[in-house]
Amino acid sequence: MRFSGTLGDLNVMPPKSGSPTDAAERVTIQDVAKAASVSVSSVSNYMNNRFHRLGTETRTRIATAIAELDFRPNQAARQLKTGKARVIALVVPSIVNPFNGQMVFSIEQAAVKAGYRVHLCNTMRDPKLEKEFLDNLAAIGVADLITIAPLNTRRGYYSAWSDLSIVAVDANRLDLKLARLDTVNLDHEAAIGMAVEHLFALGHRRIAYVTDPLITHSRVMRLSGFKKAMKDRELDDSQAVVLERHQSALDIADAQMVEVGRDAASDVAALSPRPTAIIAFNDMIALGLLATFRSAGIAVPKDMSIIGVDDAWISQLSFPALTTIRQPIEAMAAAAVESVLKPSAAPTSAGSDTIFLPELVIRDTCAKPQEEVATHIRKRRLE
Amino acid sequence: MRFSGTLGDLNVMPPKSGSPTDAAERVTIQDVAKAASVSVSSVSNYMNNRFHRLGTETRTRIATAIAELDFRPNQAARQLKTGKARVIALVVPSIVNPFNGQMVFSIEQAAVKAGYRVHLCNTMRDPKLEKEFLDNLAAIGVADLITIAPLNTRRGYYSAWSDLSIVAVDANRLDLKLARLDTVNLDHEAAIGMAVEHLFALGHRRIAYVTDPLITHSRVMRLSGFKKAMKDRELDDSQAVVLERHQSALDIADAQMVEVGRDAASDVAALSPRPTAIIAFNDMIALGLLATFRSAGIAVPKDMSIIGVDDAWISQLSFPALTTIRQPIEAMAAAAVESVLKPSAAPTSAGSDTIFLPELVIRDTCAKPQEEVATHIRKRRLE
DNA sequence: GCAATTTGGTAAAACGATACACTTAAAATC
DNA sequence: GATTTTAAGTGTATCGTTTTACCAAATTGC
Repeated sequence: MRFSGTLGDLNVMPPKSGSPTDAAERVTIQDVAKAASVSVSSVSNYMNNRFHRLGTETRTRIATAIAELDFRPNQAARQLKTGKARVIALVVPSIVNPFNGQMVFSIEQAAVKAGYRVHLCNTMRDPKLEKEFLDNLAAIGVADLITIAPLNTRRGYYSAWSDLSIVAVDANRLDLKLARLDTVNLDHEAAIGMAVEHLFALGHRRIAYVTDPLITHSRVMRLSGFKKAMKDRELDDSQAVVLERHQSALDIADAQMVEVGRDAASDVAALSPRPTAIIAFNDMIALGLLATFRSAGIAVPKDMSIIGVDDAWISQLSFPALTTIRQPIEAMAAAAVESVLKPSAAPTSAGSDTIFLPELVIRDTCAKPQEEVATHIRKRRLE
Repeated sequence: MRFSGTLGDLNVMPPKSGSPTDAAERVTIQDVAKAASVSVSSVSNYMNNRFHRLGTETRTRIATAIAELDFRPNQAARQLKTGKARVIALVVPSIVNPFNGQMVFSIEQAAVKAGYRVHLCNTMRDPKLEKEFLDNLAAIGVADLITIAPLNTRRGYYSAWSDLSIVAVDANRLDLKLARLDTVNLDHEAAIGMAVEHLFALGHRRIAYVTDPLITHSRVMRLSGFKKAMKDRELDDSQAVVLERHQSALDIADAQMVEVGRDAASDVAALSPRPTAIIAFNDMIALGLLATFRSAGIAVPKDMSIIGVDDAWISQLSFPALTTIRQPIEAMAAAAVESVLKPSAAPTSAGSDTIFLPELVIRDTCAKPQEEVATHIRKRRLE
């Protein structure tokens, strides 16, 4: 199934066993000090922006020496001394989930801007993998952790790493029960509220909600947001379908999310009276519903309106393109990075919660409910 | 647009200003040595599997001491001494591209298995970002680099980092012109060959090929594979559509790939005589084509068959589900990691090329060409 | 039984930065 | 003018490993 071959004759450079970039002599702070005729300490001060300890003359001398030698401080040495690495640990169930992928991407961009690098860990929600990763953080001097969508059953889980500065995206401090924790979240209830309002304005009255098991903060809050928004409009909120955890829940692709949608489709179609619209916990489930309805001959949006949450890039891709509620991913990523890097405030404080407002993105999967259904409902409401 | 609030009263743990996990005293190799009543050297030898230097007795003593103290060697110190970090640098245009996402995911998994961690860099194909990342690698002691789908115009680009062990996935050594380089590739020509054969066997004779600009090895090889496979069957290979680079080529989402497909759809529909089937460079483009055809009323697969390449998880999601050529992502990721970590062979060798065979995944976007078209073509061939 | 080797083990010098404790000269204060 | 303060800069111990060189005892060869 696989060939491996060594094509020795493709060597495009002459052998030159000599020394082109040979030993690649690393230039150290000592070399710089010598070149600038100053002490190592001064160079160190320069490197750490302690300019008040330096005269303008030495300062420029050091600057030119650094530039000439292309000096880059050895991070291992620096780290050994200071105990801190400029690295953010990033724990995520799986970047293959497109929303997580975008979030990780944006966090990496934000981290680089702040002069940090990112250590990635796809946990697949496997506690062993995650624990191992976290346990090794101290050994490599990492002090900052961002975790995305941790299980909400993890009470006190992160307490074991209390020396880390932790920020959780899509999580609730009460769930995690951690002494110090910052969180970054979408206003999930508002998000679903917007979805309900959009459908309501279109004329829908029988609205279902589909979610996979309530294992994260967002799942809990979106469901409760659904119930609130329905009650506010005096609508029946009983058509909330919470699915069993799918077999392949730990599969690589989060394609299982789509499976969830597939499974849900029949459940939803069986609801009586049949809803005219569905709100999905996220775009993946919405897409799964969409695909299944279409292959079952249920037209979207004519027979059924569908709306998702996230506005993962993938949702533009379906036909019809998915109407959804957008999370401001970049802003949330930036907030998470900023939050994890900011010097910890008063140690008495429990941390901050940053909440972002969602945005309705209207595409093509929502329409007015069909005549008959609409009149049917109108009749029922009049009775 | 955003609220931030400090909920100081949510502190769920008693203040306890004392010392719970307080100073978190890091346990060092010295502590272990003391506890086991042996020298530091012996512990070091133990940690580095140099068991031939140890008696069974000391060996167990050290083992228990390590377990008891939960000793984890300080990687910074180790690195400072050895100059090497157990980290693989991973350069990728963007993990948001689902295929890249899966590849990065699998590489991370393989790296962890080998005791390595992954430093991620989404370059967005921005040379500045990439250069900066690579330049800093030495400073953090990283010696191993995996780069995914680098531009094939980058002759000699990586020579500046000749002290790295470099593996390129989806790249050609001749393109990169690097002294020492291992590559991991799909057999791209075979992949397209399989696609052509599948369509040919279904009865298609007018087959188009759609690709975005030929900026990577795979893009070049798949196109050439298309031409070869068509010529082998004495078919017209002129219907290869190479699109201009799309405006948003550097967009976050690689959603532009879908745009490419969208743009291509009209070009393809305008081809005369109109092809009965299209092979897309990858699944993203195929999905773009699919979505566009369907909204234009061209039925897939009745009026037009479509086949992609990659079998990114996303391709199961479309309706109809996409027929495609699968890349064995996990195996390729494992090969890349193995390759980058293996002790470099004879320095005279130019490296190895590992090539993987693709696999046809039949779903629902390919069918026999329509009667009329089929007869029409049959007639033409008989003339 | 004595030299040569093997086995099991140790002491101490690095690795490259940081940070603490100092020094010295100039400036400011009284 | 004597004393204190500030500015600018340096020497060196230190972080926690690895590694080299070295040593003693046990084993082997002849």
